[in-house]
Amino acid sequence: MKAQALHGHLDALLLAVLEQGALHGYAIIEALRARSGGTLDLPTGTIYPALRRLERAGYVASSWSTVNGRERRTYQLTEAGGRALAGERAGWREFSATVGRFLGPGEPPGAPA
Amino acid sequence: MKAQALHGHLDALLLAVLEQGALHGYAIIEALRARSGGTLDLPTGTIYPALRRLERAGYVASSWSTVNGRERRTYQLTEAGGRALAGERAGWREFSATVGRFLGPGEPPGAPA
DNA sequence: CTTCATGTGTAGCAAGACTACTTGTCTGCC
DNA sequence: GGCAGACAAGTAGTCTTGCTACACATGAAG
Repeated sequence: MKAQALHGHLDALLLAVLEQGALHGYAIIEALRARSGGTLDLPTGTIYPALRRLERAGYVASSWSTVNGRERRTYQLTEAGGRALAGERAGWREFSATVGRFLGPGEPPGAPA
Repeated sequence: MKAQALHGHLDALLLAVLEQGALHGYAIIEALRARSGGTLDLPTGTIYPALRRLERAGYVASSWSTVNGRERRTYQLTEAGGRALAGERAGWREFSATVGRFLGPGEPPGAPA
């Protein structure tokens, strides 16, 4: 899948992943890949700037910790982030319903109604 | 809904609308608005360039006709466009399934399964 | 010691949709 | 007749956002 299609939904995805617990950037990438069955394999150059956007917006907070001598920046969902996530969920539902109305919600071409 | 979220899916939408019959640009906008229940209200500056993209790609063909002294450019789905639409449908299904896995497919928070 | 996985990060590019504007006809109203 | 507003198409420039490619650092494995 071309991740380009994410456009505008990436933030929601990141918030959703962090909802289940704080993670550091690298782990977020792996979580996305795992939970999507390998479909979402996002490069670091996509994740880190996005995380910073979210932090600037106040939706996540980050804290440094040193693990095995390696600096890790762990991101955590804030309250505002939780509210934003709820909004994003609603937005996604509306969006997918709208587009689904045109492209078919899930019926593959060949499956009878 | 911010149509910005469409990013990358607009083409599929246009093809889907044209699948049901040839239309001119203005009518396409109205069709989108009508079928989406008013959610999709796209400006001409979004539609016309998109239509030209699709025409350059060979997915739609256009022909001029004069109706009531007004020039109308009617767009029609080509065979390649039909194939592209099928691909877009598949892509949309995968995309919405993937994102839905994170944001919830459609169940509003509160509605039991 | 070299290579690879882990881990974070930046700079510059490209795609796609938006805003704002332009042009022109036809219809309806005053 | 003149003016407003719907109809109809289109362009230019901007902005957001994700991508590619790169750089840097440590620990483990060979």
